[in-house]
Amino acid sequence: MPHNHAHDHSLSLFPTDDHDHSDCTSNLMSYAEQFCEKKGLRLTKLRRDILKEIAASHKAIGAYQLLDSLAANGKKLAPISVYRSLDFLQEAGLIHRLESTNSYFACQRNFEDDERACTNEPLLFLICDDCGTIGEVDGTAIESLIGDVTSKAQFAVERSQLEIRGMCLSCQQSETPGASHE
Amino acid sequence: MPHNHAHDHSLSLFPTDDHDHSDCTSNLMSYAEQFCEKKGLRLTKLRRDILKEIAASHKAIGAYQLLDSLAANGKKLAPISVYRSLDFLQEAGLIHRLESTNSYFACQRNFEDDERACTNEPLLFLICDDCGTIGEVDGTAIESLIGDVTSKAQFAVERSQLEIRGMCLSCQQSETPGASHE
DNA sequence: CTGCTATATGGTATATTGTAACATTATGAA
DNA sequence: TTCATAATGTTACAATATACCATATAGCAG
Ligand SMILES: [Zn+2]
Ligand SMILES: [Zn+2]
Ligand SMILES: [Zn+2]
Ligand SMILES: [Zn+2]
Repeated sequence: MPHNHAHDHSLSLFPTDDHDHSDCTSNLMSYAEQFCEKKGLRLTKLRRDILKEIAASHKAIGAYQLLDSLAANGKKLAPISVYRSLDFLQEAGLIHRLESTNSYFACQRNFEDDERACTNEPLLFLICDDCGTIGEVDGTAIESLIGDVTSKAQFAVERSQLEIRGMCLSCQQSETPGASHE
Repeated sequence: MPHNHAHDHSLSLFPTDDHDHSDCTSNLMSYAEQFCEKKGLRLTKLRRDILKEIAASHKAIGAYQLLDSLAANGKKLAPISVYRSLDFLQEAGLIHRLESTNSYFACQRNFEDDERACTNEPLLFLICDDCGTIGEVDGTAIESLIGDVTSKAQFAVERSQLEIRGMCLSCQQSETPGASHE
């Protein structure tokens, strides 16, 4: 998972084909442990298992697809159980929900300052329509411009999640698109 | 419906409580007629009825809610019929779908140049969480900043629809929120 | 440790949103 | 008119998400 420090303003890059994804997952899982510990949140076995399953790629996964994956690993669950864990993980800012596709993916931003999380941050997602890979970008940069618009309209922003759809570099280059490059 | 001319770059304002909404609907309906005529699209009775129903407010309406409204007016339809009309209207750029709530609302931008429509425009919606009213803003202003981000990531943008949630001025002012002010 | 309380999970049924497949009807052009 | 295409009707079903109540577990008071 592309690691970006809490207080630099460099942009996260789109996950590349050749990055070491085991870093992404281990970083996220250890961050999740620390974060929940500090916040007094209970990262139970079920929640941990589900988070790990989601973090297995930078693609978004549907709730029922997740159910199937967990069932294949021996964990037969009812939909409600998965949705409850998804709710928990989402409120903790450890995963995000793609509203354009009703699916869930792991947060790609590890904050060094463990007080912070991706809960009320302005979110900006780049979603490859071809391979499904998602790049998560610090949205604070666009906050000011959106602020211009919303202040003109005297609109009090509560939450902004911007989902940009298009094609990632890898899929642009391979003219045999659809190939999984995670 | 707040009228903004095609080639000025002023921002549409959030619909106010006291605006004359009959203007919004009549503007939209006549624009829809002209636009479909020019494009060779067939604005059938069903599609017209559904568009009119959606345009009755600046709030988003769910497909099944729409079904119920039409049934109350004597038109009993199957879901698929509504969804097909919704697809048509959406592809024509006459309505938009809120991805965060699976609901539909009428486009608030009438283009004087009838060749244009809200199909591939960058879209920016301000959605009041309290009363549901939606303000539609020209998103081209933020395109450049998003362009900065996406070009850094070498990501080819296909479509951007930005849904900003918060509270409109009217709901901020009335401390008895939830009141319908459309 | 024991019992109490709050939180998490299980189990069953159901609500909500959206489509597939095929028949019928309406439209527009030859 | 006749034919081809597009639109709508009809029925069944898929995909996503939640309500409700029972059970289990974790953390704490005594
Ligand atoms: Zn990775
Ligand atoms: Zn891709
Ligand atoms: Zn209006
Ligand atoms: Zn409002």
